[in-house]
Amino acid sequence: MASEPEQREIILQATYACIARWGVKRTSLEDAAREAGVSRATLYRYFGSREQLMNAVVAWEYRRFFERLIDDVRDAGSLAEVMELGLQSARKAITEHEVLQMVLQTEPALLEPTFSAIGSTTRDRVAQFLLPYVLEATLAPGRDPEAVADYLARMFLSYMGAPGRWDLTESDQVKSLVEYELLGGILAS
Amino acid sequence: MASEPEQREIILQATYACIARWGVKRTSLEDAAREAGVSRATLYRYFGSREQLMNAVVAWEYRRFFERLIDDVRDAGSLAEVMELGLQSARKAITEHEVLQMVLQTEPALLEPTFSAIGSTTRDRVAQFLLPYVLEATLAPGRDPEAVADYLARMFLSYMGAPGRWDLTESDQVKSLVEYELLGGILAS
Amino acid sequence: MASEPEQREIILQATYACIARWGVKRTSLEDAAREAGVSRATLYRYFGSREQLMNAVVAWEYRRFFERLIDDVRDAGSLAEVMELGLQSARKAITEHEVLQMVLQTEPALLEPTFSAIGSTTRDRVAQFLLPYVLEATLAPGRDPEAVADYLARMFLSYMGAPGRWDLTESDQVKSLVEYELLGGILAS
Amino acid sequence: MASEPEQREIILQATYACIARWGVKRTSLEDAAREAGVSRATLYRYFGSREQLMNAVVAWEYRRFFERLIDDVRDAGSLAEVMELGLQSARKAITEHEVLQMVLQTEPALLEPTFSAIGSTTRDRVAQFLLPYVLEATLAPGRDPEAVADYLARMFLSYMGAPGRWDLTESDQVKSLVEYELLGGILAS
DNA sequence: CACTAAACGAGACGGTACGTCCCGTCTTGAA
DNA sequence: TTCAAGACGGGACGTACCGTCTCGTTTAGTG
Repeated sequence: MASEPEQREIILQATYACIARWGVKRTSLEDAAREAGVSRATLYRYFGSREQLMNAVVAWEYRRFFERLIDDVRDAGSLAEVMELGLQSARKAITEHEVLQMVLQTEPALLEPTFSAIGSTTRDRVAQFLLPYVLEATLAPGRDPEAVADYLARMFLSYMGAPGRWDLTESDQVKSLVEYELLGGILAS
Repeated sequence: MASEPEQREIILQATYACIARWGVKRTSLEDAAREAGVSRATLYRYFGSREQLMNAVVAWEYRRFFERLIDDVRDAGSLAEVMELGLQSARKAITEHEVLQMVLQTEPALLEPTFSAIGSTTRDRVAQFLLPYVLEATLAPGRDPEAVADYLARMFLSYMGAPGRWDLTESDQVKSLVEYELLGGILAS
Repeated sequence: MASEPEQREIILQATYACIARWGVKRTSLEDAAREAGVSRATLYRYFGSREQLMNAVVAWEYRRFFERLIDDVRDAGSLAEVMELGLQSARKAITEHEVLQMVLQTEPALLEPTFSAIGSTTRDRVAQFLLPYVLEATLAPGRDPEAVADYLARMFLSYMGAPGRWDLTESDQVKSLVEYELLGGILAS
Repeated sequence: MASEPEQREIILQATYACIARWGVKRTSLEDAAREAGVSRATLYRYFGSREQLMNAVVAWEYRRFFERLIDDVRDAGSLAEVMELGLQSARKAITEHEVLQMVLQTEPALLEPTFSAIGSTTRDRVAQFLLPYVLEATLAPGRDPEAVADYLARMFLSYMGAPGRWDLTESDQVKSLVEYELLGGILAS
């Protein structure tokens, strides 16, 4: 028998797999329970309701997404490098991410709070993460580091979610985007 | 008896009212039909399914939102003015909007695709709307008008959804935000 | 589509069949619904709850039992004959009755209120039914017809449910039982 | 810690108390266990299943009922006196008996096998108990003692369960009932 | 007095069924 | 013909228990 936290993990993974296959609305608790090798009652014992389970899955995946993202930019030595590595990594994750692909097609609503700027917490966290790099960089005169971090966070999330005309799998394009569009006018020339 | 397009309108309004009161998930077709003074079967004749009805309501409200927004910036004479009026109007609409308030509290997910940059169509439309103003403005040398419009659309949507440190009900702050943060470095000095 | 009263009948019959096969406790609403070719929701629409359905089935079968019983004693010309025919018919019905057999083995409790004297209504009804025959008979002096009818009802139900030493399939024994044990001392000699 | 037989007793009493309060169906093993100050597992260790526990409670109460009944007729000196004391005692017990009252209202089915004549064992036991008194009495000519005992047992159970027009709390009425209705024609005049 | 074995409390779990809600389909009858 | 009214099948949700099982603890009884 798995320990309690492991059980939670197992259920989250299983539910996540179901969502990846069938979308959120089409995933019944019966499905998730079967996938987890667990009874439906246990889902309720751990998560209380369908909605809370789904929220937990999203929160869990959200956390994993950013943990991997942070991991991928660990080696960055400069603000520009953080932005470049981050955009590439995030975009790649989104593109390859089976669940995100499925969810974005069938129910974009559910996962977007994560990446959109409406829920300001994510933007704040990104800005906080960027702040040390901003402080280390040489800003153009009159630039407030916190404002810059906030601005960069907004841009990061915007391009991460929807690159638009840019192909973020191409290092050159990422470099150009970051250098000219995002940091242009921010760093001291 | 109302004509067919009127019937659609009545149903959309009624459903919208229900959503405002109880949120999307807690609004049953029974509720919407009762509110519209219409039988449940009629909802199906007009919209096919619950999901399509909800989508129609969102699309309808989305359209109304941007129609009012465009109306509010009609008198703008410059790019800066468009951005300022637009941000103020949009933010005010969101703040005062009963449905948006309710929905953002209970199910932020559903209405966000509308305003977030992920669904790129909205950003594209905003960019297209801004383009003439951009072309009319005197850009800093080397700036591509389309890229600028895209950039401004991203920023517009980002700040509209989450102003962050700015209070967009204050004209001065909006002016500062637009002048220094959004257009700074873009317009020819 | 069956009319409403027919639907009730169909459901009652189906549930009755399930009870005959598996007993009351082991008959789920799912079973009954399937047997009736009806959805589980419809059971609730007609009967409200499992308990009410079961009660309805018992009441329905109870009614049928006594209707047949009354039918079988239609030709009786005297009090003695009513008792004889009734005891034989009732006992035969109980013996052959598939549901009663099953239920009496697995859950005697449920059907006994019907036949036991505790729920006095049944006894009263039997007594009322017997009263005309009693009035027509020549009672021993000092006998109150109503008291006699009540007494005979008690005995009828007692022997019907548990003949004890008597074999009620044998006309001779029934005759003896009625003549000597039940009516002895009651009719004028 | 209570000894094993005491534990059984405690559990039976506790379950009995729950049944008295809430009826059989509405008494969960959780309730009974809590009332007994015992864990649910212990109920299973002692009784195996819910059904067996309930049966045990009924059997236990059944036994207590008749033990008290026999005790109450200990001083009877004649057949008539046995019947009189017995009917009064039994009726009083049933009337005052909290559990019986509750159960008879909510689930008459469960306790009736005990008192009805269908389960012939009870009738047999009563008849066996009455037999010595019958043998001691002076029967009308041609009366078989065993048949008389059986007949009296039937009547006893019938009136005990449902007195009908008689008020068994009145000694006079009991006397009349026994003398004229039950023993009339049986004893030698 | 320490030690072991049985009894017990606590509670997680799978499973079954209940009662409810609501969707999407269909029929009927009235305007 | 269109629509309101509403019955129906189907499916899922959330809840309640049951019966099983496994821990850890307490209590007896024994060496």
